[in-house]
Amino acid sequence: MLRSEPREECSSSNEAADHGFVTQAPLVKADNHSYYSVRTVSTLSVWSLLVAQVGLKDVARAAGVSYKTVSRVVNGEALVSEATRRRVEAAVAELGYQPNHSAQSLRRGRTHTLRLIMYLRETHLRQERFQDEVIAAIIDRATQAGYSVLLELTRDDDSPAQLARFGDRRSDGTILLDGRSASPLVPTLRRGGTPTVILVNPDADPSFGSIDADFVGGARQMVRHLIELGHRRIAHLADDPALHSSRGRRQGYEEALREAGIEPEGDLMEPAGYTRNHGAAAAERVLARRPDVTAFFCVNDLTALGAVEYLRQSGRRVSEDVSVTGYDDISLARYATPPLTTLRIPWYEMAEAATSQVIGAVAGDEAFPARREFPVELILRETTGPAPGS
Amino acid sequence: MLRSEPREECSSSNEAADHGFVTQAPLVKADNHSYYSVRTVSTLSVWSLLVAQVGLKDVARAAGVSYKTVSRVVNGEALVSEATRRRVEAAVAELGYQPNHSAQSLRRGRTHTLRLIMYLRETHLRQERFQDEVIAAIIDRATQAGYSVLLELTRDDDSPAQLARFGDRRSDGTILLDGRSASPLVPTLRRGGTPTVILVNPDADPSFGSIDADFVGGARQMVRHLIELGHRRIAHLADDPALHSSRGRRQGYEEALREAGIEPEGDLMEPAGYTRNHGAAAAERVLARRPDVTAFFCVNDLTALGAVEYLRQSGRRVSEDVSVTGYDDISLARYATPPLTTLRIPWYEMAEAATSQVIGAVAGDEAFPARREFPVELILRETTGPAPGS
DNA sequence: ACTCGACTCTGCAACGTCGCACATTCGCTA
DNA sequence: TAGCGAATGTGCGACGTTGCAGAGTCGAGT
Repeated sequence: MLRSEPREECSSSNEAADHGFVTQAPLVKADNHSYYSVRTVSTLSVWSLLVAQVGLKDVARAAGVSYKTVSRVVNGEALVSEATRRRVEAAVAELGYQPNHSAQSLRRGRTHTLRLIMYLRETHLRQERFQDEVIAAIIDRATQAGYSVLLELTRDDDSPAQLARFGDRRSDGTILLDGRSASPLVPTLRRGGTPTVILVNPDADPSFGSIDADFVGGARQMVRHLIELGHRRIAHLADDPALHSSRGRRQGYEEALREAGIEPEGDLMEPAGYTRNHGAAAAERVLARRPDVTAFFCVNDLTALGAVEYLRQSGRRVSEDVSVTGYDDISLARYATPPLTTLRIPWYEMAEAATSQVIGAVAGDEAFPARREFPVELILRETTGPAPGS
Repeated sequence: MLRSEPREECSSSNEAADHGFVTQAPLVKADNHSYYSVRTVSTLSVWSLLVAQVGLKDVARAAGVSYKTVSRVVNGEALVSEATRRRVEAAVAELGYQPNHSAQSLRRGRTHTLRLIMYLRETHLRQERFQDEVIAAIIDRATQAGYSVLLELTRDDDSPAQLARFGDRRSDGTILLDGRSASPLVPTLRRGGTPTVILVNPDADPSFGSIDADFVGGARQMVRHLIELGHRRIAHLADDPALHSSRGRRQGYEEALREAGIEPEGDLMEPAGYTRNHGAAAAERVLARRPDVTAFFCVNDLTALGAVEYLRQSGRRVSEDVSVTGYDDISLARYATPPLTTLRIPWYEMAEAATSQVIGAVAGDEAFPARREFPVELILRETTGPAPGS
């Protein structure tokens, strides 16, 4: 079924002819191997080499001015007569001149590029959907400010060489999405010397800007909500405590309980993980030792959905018998049956703020590094209900 | 009726960004704890300028050799004595030298960067989740080959200037994910002169490599499946016919019907769109004029889920009374109730193949541009069943 | 002792751009 | 008409890197 049909030839030489430089030697990079013949015989083998880079000099020659004048025109500087400017602009358009980004960066010491580094626990992005929003926000904000975005992924098994790469000067600044409390990227980026803002990991490094969500407050809100519904024995399905956000959720959980005069119990807190299966298995373990539990406060939506799954399989009614809450408001949460009560984290806005902060820092903003925390929103759906018999 | 979540926009974020740590009005009645704005004092204001770039020359001075020798060591060239090499390496480590990417690119004429341009119909990435897989595949493959990835988004309202930017020489090659049959990026990229591979849009340009999925064959399989279940009046909820993939699905639908001796009927084909709401509304329109329909072949999973929702609300049983099929196998499809019968498109593999092709082309592979088509896999779940009374 | 080649290493030039100092032209005032 | 400043254009150099040509050193073969 997989068919592969090689295709040949195309018309790029025609196009070159349109611009009139096909026979002019100087424009073709002739190093010492001649591409002249290649060009005429032209299979497309050396495709990318055939279209020579048009430089300021070429435009200057075409317009009959010095190349510095062309530079002035393209950079919109003053001190060029209207007539000259028009002539130059015509030549630019005709030759399709585009400034060479590498040369500009080299000369100016700025790359006009931002780097987004995302830490992934999984091979794919699949599990942690909020990252879509983060990516979109950063690109939107960066584009708007004239920056490009370099996207990099990092995983636990990255080699030291790979890590070192993140510290290079390819970008003017970095947005790091990495909740690990001891991220190996931190020293690299600190050393790299370009401004960095870290998302949801405020303690990573004091020299980084930080954008965080109020995980503690969110958890507190949610657990209070459960308590108001009459729940007293609320289990917490937790994720890796090495993540700042996990610790925050746990803290908020305990705070809300204490606030209501309930002492947190160790055997109600269960390390789960972050997938559906993790959630289902953890719910099973908790219920095995504490059948009196009436609510599950889960560290994220997937574990919550897993818990829901286990509860239904084991013959319990979700919301009537046992309440379940998630965290993150991934799109699945809304469309699950029953729709999941959860907490929304304003990822888009947070990522946008992070980007703005980096851009500000590059421009020399005095306020860098700053730290901001965003509120988290309670989303009530149908997996929570009054505690049985209350 | 589709339940739509109230989702207040956090529009204050720009303002907040400008002023630093503005405490935002809580999105919900959050507990009113101050969102603290700890701010490290900024001696670090001109942060990015403080750490000077360490160059070959600096390393050379430290190691007592010429800078060319350092270059040799860094690039792992031969003809350097073991003693010198060690001395240089020590100096490199001590000074934290990192090659200047701009200078390398300028000199070598290669940026070692690939560009992924994604066309979006929505502001966010949210609706079209397969893009996660595409991004991950491209980054994985690119990283493995020593390339970085520049991620760009394009929308229908991009300005000509923005479009022109995509043709610059910042990257050695481009992967374009844009199903529009007349994408404005095509001329730009063709002119740009770097190798380009386009995903799921094989007719865009003959000079581009192409990776496609067998949309026709997938649709044919699915409709055959429905026919085998006894369905005869099968509606098609379609998306924008300007998209290559939409045309393919439609074609496969018609082919499978004709194959079975069923003449496609115009009023069974309904332009829907690509969201849940679109799907629900379209299903309603079709059933209003053709209550005899027993199956919906939907252009994608979201419209299918919308159709399911409408059918259930209107008192019909999905699978027993009416069958519904999706296309794409997004993660929602698996966890919906009932789980959706759909077609899986191997996005990861396709994106990986596209990346390999671009990388090959940059390296001068003779086989560029090539065209490949990937098969699509039928995923049977629980929204399809025998036609009523068959 | 001399040549020769292999092995090390050096220095210059150039990639495309932009900052700077300067050259030329022009219109206007003294 | 000379003088003078503004308007306009030129050319050099440097950013950090790599390709190239070649210089120096050393040991082995004549």
